[in-house]
Amino acid sequence: MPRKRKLLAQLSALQSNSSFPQLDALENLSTTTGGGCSPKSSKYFVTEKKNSSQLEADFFNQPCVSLAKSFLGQILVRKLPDGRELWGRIVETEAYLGGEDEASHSKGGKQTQRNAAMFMKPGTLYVYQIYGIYFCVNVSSQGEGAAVLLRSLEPLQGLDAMRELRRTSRKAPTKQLKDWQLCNGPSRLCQAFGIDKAFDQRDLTQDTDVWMVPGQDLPGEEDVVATTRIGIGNRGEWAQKPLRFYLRGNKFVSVVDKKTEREMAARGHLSCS
DNA sequence: AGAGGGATCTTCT
DNA sequence: GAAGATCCCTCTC
Repeated sequence: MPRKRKLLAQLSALQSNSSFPQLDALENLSTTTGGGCSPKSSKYFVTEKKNSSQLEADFFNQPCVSLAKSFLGQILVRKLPDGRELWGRIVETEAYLGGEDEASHSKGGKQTQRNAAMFMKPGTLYVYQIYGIYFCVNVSSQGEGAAVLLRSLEPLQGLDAMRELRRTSRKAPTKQLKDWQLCNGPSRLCQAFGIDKAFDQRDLTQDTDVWMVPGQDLPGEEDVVATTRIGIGNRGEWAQKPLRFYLRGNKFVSVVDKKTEREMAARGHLSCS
């Protein structure tokens, strides 16, 4: 039974010449919006994307935990096929160390076809499919097999396109998504930014479809909550380590840990109880 | 507001 | 064969 379904799926994938629903959504988006009154501009108006500052190789070349924290407040930029730019401020990340980290895809130092990007130069994207339907995006850091998972973004620009990309991937007609629902989760931000397997192993310092820009207001140490990672099970010491980082009080974070925040406040004398 | 289950398929054992 | 760095919908309190 499942076998038959699988065959059918493969067949339909061949026929439609695309196995990624998100790409279909993207194409629909870029062809249906914009009306048709504007000329195809991309070919003749090649814009300089590097006029503004961009995060370079030396930024990504830092230890995993350090990079995971340094990402907070920085901006992810995605240029859609139609030229529109999506901007999102990184507000939540997770560090996945190599070898020793039992929760990492690179545990035991094992390199496979899937996780190869984790072993590539810092700043390389590692995109994998999860549960057969969703994608998650990581950025390779310094350290063998280490990478940082991007968990949540605060949408800054291109919110209409994000909403459209998020909406087209659901079944029932739902109410319009609120701003905070666009990118609060690793697979949601991939949907909103049109990031799929085609972005695996791309270089953030070289690619013309995706890159990072330094944020204006970067958080201080006291603004960063360090707590446990999400979705890796309860077994083992590695599940308990504080390797998830998010901006305290930011409403675009996917999972808030109030207990840890209270403890932080008590330690730092930031509460007046 | 929180709990529970279904979707869906690639990857590695 | 089984698991999986998730999301969404539905049901119940």
